[in-house]
Amino acid sequence: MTLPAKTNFGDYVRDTRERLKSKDRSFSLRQVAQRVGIQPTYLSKLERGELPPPSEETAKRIAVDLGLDADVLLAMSGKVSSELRAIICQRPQLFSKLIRQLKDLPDDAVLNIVREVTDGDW
Amino acid sequence: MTLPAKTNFGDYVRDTRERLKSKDRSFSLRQVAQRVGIQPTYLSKLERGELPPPSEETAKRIAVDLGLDADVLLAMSGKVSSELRAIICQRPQLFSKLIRQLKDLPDDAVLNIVREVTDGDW
DNA sequence: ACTTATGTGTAGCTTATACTACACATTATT
DNA sequence: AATAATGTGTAGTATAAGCTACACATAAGT
Repeated sequence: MTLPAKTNFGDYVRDTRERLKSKDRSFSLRQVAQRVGIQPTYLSKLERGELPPPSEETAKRIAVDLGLDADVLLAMSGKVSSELRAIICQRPQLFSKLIRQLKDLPDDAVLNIVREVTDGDW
Repeated sequence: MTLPAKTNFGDYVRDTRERLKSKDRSFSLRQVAQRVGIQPTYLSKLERGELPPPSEETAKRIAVDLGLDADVLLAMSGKVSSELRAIICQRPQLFSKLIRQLKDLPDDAVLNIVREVTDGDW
C-alpha cells in the first residue's frame, strides 16, 4: 500500500491516472471523467490544481474509478468523509479527546491500538 | 459534565442561554449576540432552528460565551473542528480505520483506550 | 489523409452558505 | 408614564462551492 508522499489532490489523481493509462487506454482524462460523471474540463482543472478539490461524492467516485483509497483522497481535499464525521459527532467528547491524544503518537503506536481493538481485547 | 440528551443545536443553545440568563441578565439573546459578534435576529433564528447551524467560527464563539464544549456544539452542527480534521487528514488511513473500529464500542471501552494513552503506556 | 480522441482555455452558471439590516410588538426598568 | 431592553418577522445580500458548456489545438489511430 503506497502512500502519496507529500503531494496534493490534483497531482495524486493525475499521476495515478497516467500510471493506469499507460497500461489501459480507458484511463484517458475524458473517459475517466465520463465514468465519474463530470466534465473533462473539470477533471483537467482538478488535476492541474486550477480548481480546488471537488465535493466528497465526486472525490469518492474518482477514488473508485482509479482504485484509490477514498479516505486518503478525501484527506488530500482536506475533508473527512461524512461517514466518519457522523461517528465522531455521535460521541464528540470521547473522540475529540482521543484524536488529540493520538496526534503526536508515532504510527506504530497508533497501529498497536488498532490491532488491540481488532483482536477484541475490549 | 452534563451532556445534552438528544437535542439539536438550537435547543441546546437556547436552553443553556436561558439557564445562564436566569442567574445573569447579561445572557439575553441580544447581549450574547453582541459579544459573539452576530446579529440578534440571526441568533434568534439559530436558537429556534429556523436557520441551520452557523459556521465553525461562530459556533465556537457561541460555545465560549456560553461556557460550552466547542466539540460538542460543533457536533450538533454536524461538524468536526478544523483542528481535528487536520489531525485526521495527516494520517487518514490510520485514523479512519481506528474510528470505524471504535464506532460500536461502548463508551467505557473507548475511555479505557484514552486512559491508556494518557498514562503513556506507548 | 482523414477521422477520432485527447487535453485545455475561456466563460459562464446554479445552489448553498452564512449571514445583515430594518421594523415591530412585547416586556422590563426607572 | 416614559424609556429602554428584549425577542422576532420579513426581506434581503455577499461570497463561496461545485460545477457545466463551447470552442480549439494537438496527437493518435485507421
